[in-house]
Amino acid sequence: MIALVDCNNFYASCERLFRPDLRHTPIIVLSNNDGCVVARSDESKALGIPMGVPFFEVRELVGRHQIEVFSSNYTLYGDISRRVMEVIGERCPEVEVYSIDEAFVDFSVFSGDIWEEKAIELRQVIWDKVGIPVSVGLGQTKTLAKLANHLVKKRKLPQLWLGQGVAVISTVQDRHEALRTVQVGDVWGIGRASVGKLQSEGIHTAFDFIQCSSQWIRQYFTITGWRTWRELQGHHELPFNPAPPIPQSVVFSRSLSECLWSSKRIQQRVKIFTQSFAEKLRHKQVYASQVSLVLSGGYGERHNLGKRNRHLLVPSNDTRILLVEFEQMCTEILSSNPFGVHRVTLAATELVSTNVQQLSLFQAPTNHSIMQLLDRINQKFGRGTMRVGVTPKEMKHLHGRQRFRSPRYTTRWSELPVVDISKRYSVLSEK
DNA sequence: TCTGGGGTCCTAGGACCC
DNA sequence: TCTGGGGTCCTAGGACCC
Repeated sequence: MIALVDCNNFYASCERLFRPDLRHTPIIVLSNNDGCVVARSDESKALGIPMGVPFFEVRELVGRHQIEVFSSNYTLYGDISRRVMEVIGERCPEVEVYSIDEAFVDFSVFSGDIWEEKAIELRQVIWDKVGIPVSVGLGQTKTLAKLANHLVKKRKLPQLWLGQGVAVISTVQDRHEALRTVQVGDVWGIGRASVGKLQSEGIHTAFDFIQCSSQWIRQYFTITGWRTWRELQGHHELPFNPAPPIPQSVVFSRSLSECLWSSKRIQQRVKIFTQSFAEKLRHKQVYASQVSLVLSGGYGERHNLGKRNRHLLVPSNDTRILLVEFEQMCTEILSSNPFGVHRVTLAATELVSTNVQQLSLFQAPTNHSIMQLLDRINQKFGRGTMRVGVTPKEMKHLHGRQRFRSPRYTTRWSELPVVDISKRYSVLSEK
């Protein structure tokens, strides 16, 4: 049995954590540069704010309903996520953190008669200790656990609920009923492209989907579609992976708030981004063997694009080494075909763990203590306190537009919330 | 005026090898 | 008239996810 613990409207809930006055106020959270809506509270959903819509398109609606707007505050969300996962980990031995707001939990470590009790308790304790509301879905496979969670969130099939926020699909009858209730496009792993294909064949619900033959599924979908089909029938096809291997790639990508034409300014941005990118590699404890830079201009299909790759003889995450590589790549791209740059993407592939480093025969090992020191200083005194080759003013460009960012309540001493207890105190002292 | 950022896996087709 | 058979590796693009 697998449980999926999923935080409800995670970013919006994080913003509410330190603003209890907003508990019933509609909230939206915006993407980088305050571009799109990436999270909505229930109230905002009810007001008809779609997911992923450009902010300017709903600005009028936001004003009319006095929706509270936040720029994304990943420092805060990352820390709250860590707390949620920690609480789950304290109570369940096998946890696979799937995303910032979701975790799969192996419930087969508990005996069958306490699954329900455990799920309800888990939900309650996350609320008590962290203050984030979650939904828990239980099923025999990851895909069924997802499905159960979906039922809770969409308020469908209350007969499968156990208290608010927990649903269990355990018997065959439960499963069939759940599959009949859910549209095939709402199944985890079946996206927009497949829905059209399925509907033209008269397949609308998840139950219709599992009625198809194995051959037919294999013929019209890739192996991933077939696995979903199997999972919905209770066969494990997606392994439970509590300790995920090192990632395949690490990407750092930013849209610029304005289109840049000057080579000097583009180089500057690349320099700034390289430092954050290298920091990200170190944080993930990997060295890159291959790095690439993509500069793109404009939106839509017909935008210019320049790409360069570099293979590193000795895999690295050292800012100084990466700066040289990215500066060279940037110069090459810009010299071949200059165009207005609207987006910069840095990527690393062929990653190796920092636990092992393959050295070149003729090169001395890198001195890591300097980078460690750099990271410690920047962590303590704020990002960009110590930099390579750019001024503090330039470094500020990094975050683009963030007009509505909340304080980093839990990770910056200077932004700790202040609680005024003077009134309470005076009452006590009078007594 | 204004449109995010970060991932995974799979497949087809080309280049190349013996 | 008639032109093999079996591989590997790489890349781009599609599909999907949060």
